[in-house]
Amino acid sequence: MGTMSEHPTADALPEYAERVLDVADLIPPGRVMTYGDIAEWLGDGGPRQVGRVMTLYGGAAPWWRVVRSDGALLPGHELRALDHYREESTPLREASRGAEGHLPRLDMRRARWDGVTGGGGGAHT
DNA sequence: AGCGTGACGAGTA
DNA sequence: ATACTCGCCACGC
Repeated sequence: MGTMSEHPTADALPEYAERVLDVADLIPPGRVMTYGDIAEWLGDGGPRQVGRVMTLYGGAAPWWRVVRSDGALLPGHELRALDHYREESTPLREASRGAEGHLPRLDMRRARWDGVTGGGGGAHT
């Protein structure tokens, strides 16, 4: 950073992107957050804006933990994402019997992280 | 200015 | 279960 007349965006992410990535970085292994949840958590922007950030800067965060609300694997990275999920034991919903071409999807009911619980689990049944 | 596009989401058919 | 529509909003043409 040399002079004080440096360009603000020369080596820094846009502020919004930085906040999105910061939240993504908080998601514990084995859990996921949806684009919409992150937007709501930030209180700014919407799911499409979060998605845009992930498109541009997802490589700087655990991108596989930011998912669609329907639990679909990231198009174009399904196998890489699946590898991470199995590595982290993220809850998956196996495809129905016979559907071979279908990869599993995330079990959102169990994998969705609200940003509060630390994985304590237990609080149900 | 408009118009199409997208790592979205909810609703409807 | 899938397909389609509409609302959303930043970006690029």
